[in-house]
Amino acid sequence: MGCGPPPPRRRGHHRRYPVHPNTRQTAQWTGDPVQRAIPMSDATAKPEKKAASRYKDTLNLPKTTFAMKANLVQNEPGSMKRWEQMGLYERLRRERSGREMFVFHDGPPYANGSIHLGHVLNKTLKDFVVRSRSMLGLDVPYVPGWDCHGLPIEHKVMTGLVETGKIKKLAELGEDARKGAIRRECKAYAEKFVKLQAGEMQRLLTLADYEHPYLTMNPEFEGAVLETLAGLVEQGLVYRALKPVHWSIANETALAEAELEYMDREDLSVYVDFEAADAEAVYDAFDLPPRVPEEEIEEDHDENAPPDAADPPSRGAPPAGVRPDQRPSFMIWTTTPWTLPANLAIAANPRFEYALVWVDGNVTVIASELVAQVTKLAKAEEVRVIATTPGARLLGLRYHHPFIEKAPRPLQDPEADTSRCYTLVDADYVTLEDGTGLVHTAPGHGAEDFATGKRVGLPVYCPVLHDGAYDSTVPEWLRGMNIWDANQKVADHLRDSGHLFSSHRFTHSYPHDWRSKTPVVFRCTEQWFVAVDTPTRREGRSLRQLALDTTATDVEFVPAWGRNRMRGMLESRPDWCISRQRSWGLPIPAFFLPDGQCLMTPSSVRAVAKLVREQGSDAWFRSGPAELLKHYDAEGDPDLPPALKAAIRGLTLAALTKSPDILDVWFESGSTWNGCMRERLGEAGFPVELYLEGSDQHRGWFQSSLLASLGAMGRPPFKAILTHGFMVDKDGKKLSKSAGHTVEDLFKLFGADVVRWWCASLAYEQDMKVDDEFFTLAGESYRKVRNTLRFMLSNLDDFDPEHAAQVAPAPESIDGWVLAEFASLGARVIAAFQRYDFKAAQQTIYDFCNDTLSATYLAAVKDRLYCDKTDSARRRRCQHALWTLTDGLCRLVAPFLPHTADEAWRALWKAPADDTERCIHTQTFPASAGAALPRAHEHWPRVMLLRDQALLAIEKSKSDLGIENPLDAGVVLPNPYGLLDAFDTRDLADLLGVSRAQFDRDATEPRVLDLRNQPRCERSWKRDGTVRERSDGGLLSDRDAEAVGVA
RNA sequence: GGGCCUAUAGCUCAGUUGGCUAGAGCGCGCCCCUGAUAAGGGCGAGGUCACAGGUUCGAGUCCUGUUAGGCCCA
Repeated sequence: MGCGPPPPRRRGHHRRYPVHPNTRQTAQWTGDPVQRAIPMSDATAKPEKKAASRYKDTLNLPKTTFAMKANLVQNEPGSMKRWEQMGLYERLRRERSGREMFVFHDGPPYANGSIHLGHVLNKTLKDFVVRSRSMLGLDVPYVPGWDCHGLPIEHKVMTGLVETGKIKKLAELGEDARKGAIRRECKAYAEKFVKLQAGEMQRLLTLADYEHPYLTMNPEFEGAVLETLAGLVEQGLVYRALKPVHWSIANETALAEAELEYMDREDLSVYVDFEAADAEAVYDAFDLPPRVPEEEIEEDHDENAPPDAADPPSRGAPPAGVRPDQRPSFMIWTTTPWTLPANLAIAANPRFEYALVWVDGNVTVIASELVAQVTKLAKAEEVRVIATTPGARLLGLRYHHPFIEKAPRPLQDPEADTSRCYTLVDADYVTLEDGTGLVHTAPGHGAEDFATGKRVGLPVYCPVLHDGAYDSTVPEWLRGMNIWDANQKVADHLRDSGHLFSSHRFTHSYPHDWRSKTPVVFRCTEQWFVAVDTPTRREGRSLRQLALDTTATDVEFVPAWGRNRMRGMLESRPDWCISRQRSWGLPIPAFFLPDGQCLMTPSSVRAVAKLVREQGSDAWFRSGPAELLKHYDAEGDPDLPPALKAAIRGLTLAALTKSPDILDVWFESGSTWNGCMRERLGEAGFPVELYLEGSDQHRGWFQSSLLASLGAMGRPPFKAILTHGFMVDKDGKKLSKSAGHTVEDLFKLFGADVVRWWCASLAYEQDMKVDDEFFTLAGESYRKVRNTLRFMLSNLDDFDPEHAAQVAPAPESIDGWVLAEFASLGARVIAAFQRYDFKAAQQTIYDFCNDTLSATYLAAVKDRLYCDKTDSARRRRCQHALWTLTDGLCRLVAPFLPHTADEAWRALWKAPADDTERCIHTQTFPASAGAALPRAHEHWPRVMLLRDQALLAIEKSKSDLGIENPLDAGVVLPNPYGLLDAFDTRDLADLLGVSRAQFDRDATEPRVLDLRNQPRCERSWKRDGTVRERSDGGLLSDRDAEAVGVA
């Protein structure tokens, strides 16, 4: 102790020896004469801060216009404006014209409301695709689109019309005029939101042809959709059939789910016994032993009689296990007795247990679990379960309808096959919550019933007309009666005939028409379908088969499980119902003859499509059939059946009736490959390289597009499908609509580049957690990259790449190392972009900025950048590397950070604010990635490993030696066999942040040397062994003396 | 209820075809720098890989089930 005064300490903890006794040996800087020449007291004392500033003006300190604070919210609009002024999208198209194309296609969002976080993610991912493929030098035309037709808009508009009272005026108009007026409102509404959303998407800094978007309500698009439909008609895939829909009797219209309001309603709840057709078959199903004929009993009663046979079952319940002698029934429950005339089956759940029950003299079948509940409700007195059996045993049993003898046939289909009517069928939707476990099934009056009917082969029987009255196929006492009146009538009839087990009035929630507030019914109506199991005329495979075949092999799925998911859905999907009973959409261009025959052939559809291209679909509501079919030549239509041709020949076209239906909007969006891509790019636009949407579109857009394209073209419209998951909150729960910020807020709080940077960090194939905090974190990570760029830019202020001599850095130099690292980075980032792995690309870039640059390279070269003579060769070589890094980094982050990348790149080139030439987005990824990679010395990995060890040793020396500042240390590095002889120890010292490094062939691990007893350069603060007093009186190292120009 | 998917440090995520003493960033703790400064750097602590079985010499990784969550259906 006591060798000189202790150096000043800023913190009051224990001070050790300047040179620890135990490490005295390692602290020797052998062969350095300066060591003992300088008094210890001077060397170990902390230099005066102010004294150091004597040379500050002689340093090359960082300087740049690229601000540390991004101010994205203020500055991004400036970039947008500049890109607009330079016509960036158009310019890219011009410059890339003739290059290989990447045909990418935008799935249309719905033109309603502001964009939300889901849109942000979707549009940002798409923009990453557009910009990264563009940076790969490809021609990437990209047309944004909007889904403009459809119910949500019409619903909003109608609500508005009701609120303003305009609806009354409209009601006075004729059908076509009324629809025309509604459509005008809808169009204005859609236009408004297209504009709003387009603005928001542009604010997100996405690059697309916003000047020429595709809108599904544009006439050319509409024409193309009808042409797609014509293609399906041509393949024989479009047919008309019955389907149950929610029907408003008051307004005589079909309603969508969104147009229903659930309100309480009082109804009659009835429990009805349907007699079994074959009593013995029922008892067999319950494994009751056959009744022994009476004669046999007399002859042989001792052996064959059941144990309880002595107790005659004629009155009261039969004993358990004994076959009753009356006919059993199946008990059903319904709250809509008016649908009973349309009953065609009873559904049972094969997995439930059913009981044969004796109830006050009758024998009936009820699900075991519900016996008590049902009989109690009816106040039954005597209840006894005779036997039970699994539901599966009941399937196929037949019954008699309580008031219809022969299964009816629908008016529209007098030839219907009724052979499967009035039997028990299986249905897994049968529950034990209400009723009897046996479900009254009327395929014409319920969605599930309809599906069951389809499955088991029942006719679609709906004896209710559009005005809510029964048609002529029901029993006479019901004909023409309004169904609401029929409820009581049917119940009375059942009571009179002894089929009514019980009934009571009760209140339940029931769907009502949102406008008339009247209860709706399920009613089968004629709809248009695309058949998925009908062979196409082109090649004989059905759409389902084609879709399954093509998704098995021809389409790539990202992530891969999308394939399974989509194929699973294709396997089970029903025929596609493509008609809707609305105003706001594309008409289904069918015409009806007075006798009910329907005209819709490929060429009639194409004729209407041509007219729609000329006049828009409004023409359908404005013009008569003759005008609409003016491009149609019935005589020359090879697909028109002769009978139809003959019929048309006998009439004027004006005698036809227009179909009132419009197309499902999914058919329109399912035709964007035609309406947008083929329309704009011709055959080059088909098939599309990639469709990219949320994973819900496996059932939606991906599937509608696939089926439409397979039908019309025989090929899928896409080569690959990329799906992303959904946003959930930070606990992984579904995101509620009210929670979190609006997109507008995000732009205001964080700026688009930060929001995009966050998107880039997401594992999009899964569900993604969102929280305000995550944007803040993304902002911090963004700042890291920004600051890295800023530091490099600030050291390039005096560098002119066009006049600096180009010298390739030596492989063993630190510049050689970093450029090789950068080349490897570029290759990895580009590969990640190519496989749409944005997260990996972002992570790789971020780590590079953090580790390779900020912590390693930039920390190491700071000294030479600041202290070397401004135009020294070493400094210029370093600046060359910095230029390459800055330029390249700008390019690599350009897809993620359009604003920041451009801002930095323009700063690199010192582009004036009004310059509209210089723009990173017209550039490509760094060439070094594709070209021959610069090679670093093969022993760099060994050096970096040594660095890690050395840093640990330096850390350890803080406690062992009391060395706080690494510049007070030197390091001895092991150099076995002289492997590292080629390396410059000054580079290595800089890499370690120490004043000096030297090799030792015999060392096995890095050793730290205490240099605090050596003089410190007043300019560079290094103790490099060359520091001495110079002619100006300052203590300077050789390098610094030269830089300052003193001897 | 069915199909597809997810579950790894406090948080966000890596962990290739089973072979690791399970990694990174952020955050946290200690420290350095004050010539990137509303910046930069070093070191460190922190995990029974959702749970329970199974296959294997060996499982975060494969299989089965359970729990929690998401999308699409019913």
